[in-house]
Amino acid sequence: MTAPSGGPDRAGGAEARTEPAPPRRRDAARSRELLVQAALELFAERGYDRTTTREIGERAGVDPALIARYFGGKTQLYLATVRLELGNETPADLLEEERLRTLLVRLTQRGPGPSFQSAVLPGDNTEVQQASRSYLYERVVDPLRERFTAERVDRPQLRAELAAAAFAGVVLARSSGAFSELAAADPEELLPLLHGLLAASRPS
Amino acid sequence: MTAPSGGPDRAGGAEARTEPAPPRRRDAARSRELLVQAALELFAERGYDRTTTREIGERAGVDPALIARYFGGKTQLYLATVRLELGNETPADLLEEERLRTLLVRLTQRGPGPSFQSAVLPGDNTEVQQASRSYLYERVVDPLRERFTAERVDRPQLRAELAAAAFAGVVLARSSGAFSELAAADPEELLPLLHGLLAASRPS
DNA sequence: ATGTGAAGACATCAGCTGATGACATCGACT
DNA sequence: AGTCGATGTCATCAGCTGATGTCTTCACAT
Repeated sequence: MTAPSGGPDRAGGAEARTEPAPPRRRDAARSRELLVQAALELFAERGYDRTTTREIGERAGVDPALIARYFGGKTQLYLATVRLELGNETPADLLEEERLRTLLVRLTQRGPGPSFQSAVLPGDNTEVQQASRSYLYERVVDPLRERFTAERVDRPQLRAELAAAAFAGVVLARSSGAFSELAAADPEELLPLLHGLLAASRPS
Repeated sequence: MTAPSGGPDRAGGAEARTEPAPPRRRDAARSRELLVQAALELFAERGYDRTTTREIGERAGVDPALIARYFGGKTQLYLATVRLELGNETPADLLEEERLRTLLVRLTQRGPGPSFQSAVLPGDNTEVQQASRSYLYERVVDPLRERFTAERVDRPQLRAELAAAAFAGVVLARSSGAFSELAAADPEELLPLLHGLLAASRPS
């Protein structure tokens, strides 16, 4: 975990895929990947601002200077992580309980990314925030709005934003350490409560 | 607003109280007050971390060095603002619509303080976080928990924290610029929706 | 084996932030 | 008027952060 330079990293075995070269000691692609992975974790834990390039480099076992070399800077590295996550999953509709569960569990394991933090933080309107917010819309707000529109609820956009904001608050609060019981609650226990709360974003 | 040294500041009139001294050009008490006021505004707008002592000094028209002199540092200045807010109002029970309205309107005018941000964001300054969280508990969580307890709802603490987190998310989101309709919505328009949402934190 | 370009390590820079100490200036009191 | 503490101003420090440039080291092709 700390020093990839010393030990053999070939534990994975030899899968003969498009890339036959296994564990080169100098491998830009691997370094890039390690950086993105470390950045993904750290950004999720602490958010964008509070994560330093040196931390990212340390966790990745890669020199922080390579962030600038390979991505252009911290900003672009973050954008790379967002693009990575965007491809990952289908947008979740928070009101469908199964998808809410998936999302909740996932956000419990790793922290909520900067996307959720950007929902709540005052904006310099940087590139980072715009990307985070696009991600949030695509992932949370838009599916909700579509559901509300289909259900012929009035003010679907406002209701979707309201529910998304509430959800962001809960998810962020869980990892902030401010609320003890909320943080300690098991996702399965929290799920019905949270689902009930979010469901109230449409008229009964 | 910028240069208190130039103009006469005696607008208040001469109330003969314990302190007869009217508008001294050098007045530590006044400087302290200006600093606290500026800090209150800036912390509410941008949060603790993103506010610099130089900004505070600039807005207050006071040299930033006096922050250290009069308060000990940025941290203690923040604590002073929290103490100021704590004395202000009676704790609000979010489920009582009139109090929710009051709180919502107030948080709409000035931004949400760092108390709400700390509820939701991880922070590094422990003193600041603890003060913020105490404030939040006293102001939002505890009244809700007491209501739930009185209503014999199960898991009152968890439900109170859940509602508080959701409320914090919505309030913060409104001033973050991430959600257009949510930010643009009039408090009176938002009130029933938000009230309905929060009311769902207890079982129907 | 060996030359060459890629990959990485390291030192360092510039900007910002909070804090501090030295100095200047005011104003109340004698 | 003169003194001295209180108040305000300024320059500056130390720490952190992102970024950059240079030098070394390796892997591959020849």
